[in-house]
Amino acid sequence: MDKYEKVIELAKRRGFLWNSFELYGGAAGFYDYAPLGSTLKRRIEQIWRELYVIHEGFMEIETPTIGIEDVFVASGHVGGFSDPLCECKKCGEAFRADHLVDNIVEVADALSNTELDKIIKDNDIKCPECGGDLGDAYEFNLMFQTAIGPGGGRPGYMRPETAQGMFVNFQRLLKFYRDKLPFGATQIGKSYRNEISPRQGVIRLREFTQAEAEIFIDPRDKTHPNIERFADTSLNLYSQEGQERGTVEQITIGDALKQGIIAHEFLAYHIALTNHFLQRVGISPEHLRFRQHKKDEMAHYAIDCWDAEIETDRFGWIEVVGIADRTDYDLNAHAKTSKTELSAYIEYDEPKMVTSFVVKPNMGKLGPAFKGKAKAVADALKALTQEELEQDEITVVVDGEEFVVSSELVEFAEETVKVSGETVVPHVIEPSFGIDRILYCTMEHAFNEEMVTAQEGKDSKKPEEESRIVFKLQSEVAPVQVAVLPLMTKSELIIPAKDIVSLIRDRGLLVSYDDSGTIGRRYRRNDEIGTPYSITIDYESLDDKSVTIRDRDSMNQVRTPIDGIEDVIYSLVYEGKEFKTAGTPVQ
RNA sequence: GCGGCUGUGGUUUAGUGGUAUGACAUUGGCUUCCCAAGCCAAUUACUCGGGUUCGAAUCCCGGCAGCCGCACCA
Repeated sequence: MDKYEKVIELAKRRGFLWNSFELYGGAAGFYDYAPLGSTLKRRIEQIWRELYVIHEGFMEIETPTIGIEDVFVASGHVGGFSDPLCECKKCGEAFRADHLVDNIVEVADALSNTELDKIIKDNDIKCPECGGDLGDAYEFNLMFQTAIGPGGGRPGYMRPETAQGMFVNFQRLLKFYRDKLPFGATQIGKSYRNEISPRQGVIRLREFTQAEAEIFIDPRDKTHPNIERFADTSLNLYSQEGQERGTVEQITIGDALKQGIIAHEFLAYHIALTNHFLQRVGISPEHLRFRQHKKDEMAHYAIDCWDAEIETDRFGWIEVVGIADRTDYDLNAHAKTSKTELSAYIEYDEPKMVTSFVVKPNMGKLGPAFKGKAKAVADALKALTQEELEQDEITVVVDGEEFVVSSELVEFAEETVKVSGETVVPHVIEPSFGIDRILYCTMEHAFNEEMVTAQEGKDSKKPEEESRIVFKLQSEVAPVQVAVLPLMTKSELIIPAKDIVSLIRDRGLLVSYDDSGTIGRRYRRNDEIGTPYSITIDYESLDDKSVTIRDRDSMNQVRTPIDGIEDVIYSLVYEGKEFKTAGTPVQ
């Protein structure tokens, strides 16, 4: 059993992750979040919200998971998120149809399926594997398609990313933020991709959760006001050059900027913030690196793009976050498809005096003179230089036809006007998180199997060493933050134990109660689900109103008064209180 | 999607053409019980469908799922 199997086995057994639709045989690419997994996921999302929504101020929105066709035509997903496949009739192997005709036509990826079929037929292309006949090309789009409304309705798609929901709301968001750049919006939600062959558990799903921020910034100013916060943060950077050399270097954000490894401050800030988030949810820094996209893998519109990658036992380095400067690509694409200007007006600090040469054709006279051609003539006049306009008779060519315009019909002058700002299409910085993958990685990094010396029991059959499975989840993300355990199943201990449960529950902590089995067994049960602290009520508690708190990782115990125990636990979980200060040590 | 391997309680495992072994876990009870102790009892399984057969969990075919390889991976 490798670590992946152990983690998945534990996740299944203890109620973190279950295969979806198991009752009916299951379906690949879908996972259910079981009670503890669902809670763990919420905890991770909540930390993300704290950092991005509350601290950075990128308000969260929620948009439909189904999108209409126009949105994905504009985003390029309808055309570009699919591949033409064609299968061999003999051996069944599937090939990219456009790749098969690559060396016959110049731009194979622009061809329709019928055109591809024709070329394959005309050139007698056979299966590269077995030489068999090839079937017709068909489109395999990674988006799930559906119909909106009855009777076929209009085409709709399950969104393949949450990002488009922010882009299409750009104008509304801009107004919401009172026309000021930069601003950002976030969304945590489900996205859907009809993966051809999902495997690797929760690493590649057909329905998955993304947490995305779209930050709209002034394209001329990519500095970040708080970059100093992370200047000394040291990261494992796997840059384009580093990948060529095969070396990852540890370098501070400040130095990476100075050396021009990261394109600009804004991107650098978000790389560092991503690092901060991942470590806070429990990713170990030595298994975390930031890999820069190589020039040929980067989308053509992106300036710079970095993936946060986490090292896993079975799958090696996997991408969990993408942080990209997407420039004005998305807004331009939606502007073009929707025929709506998507831009922001930026006022200058000081108005500028701008001198320009202005041509004013007199339409009142041009109209009667040139009738239907008047507008084209006027446009041609505007394109002329001062010198050309200074002639008595000006000649312009429209649609190959020459027109002579009297100088009386056009005025021109150099004008100086006050310009107080300009219109820009903002650039977008996009950190995009794959929550499911991050959750898996926190589980894998938290998973520990330690050998502990078995206690001398009354029965010597026990081996001297036994393994203890401990989920060393960060206390902040643990789905159960504290367990309350009466030492024995006796009502005199159960009653005060349940009082402590309500006390802690009222403090807003995730607490479980367990009186089944021996105390040691219950400790181990809680170790396995990652409960950081256990409170035990014993007979002494009845006399001195105190309990023991046991620390999951060290197995040490302290004795603490029941009065105020909820605040002690809260500090341990959320405020980094040191365990040994939580009470007087036992033994 | 193609090829290979695999599929037995919650987990893990033994096994055979005549409905199944064990372990751990779980539940209840007993035991003043602080790191999976012990004792008693209980619950839970042959991935699904079709075929061959008197009889299939076992043999054959197909589906589904898992793993590995290929292809795919905005």
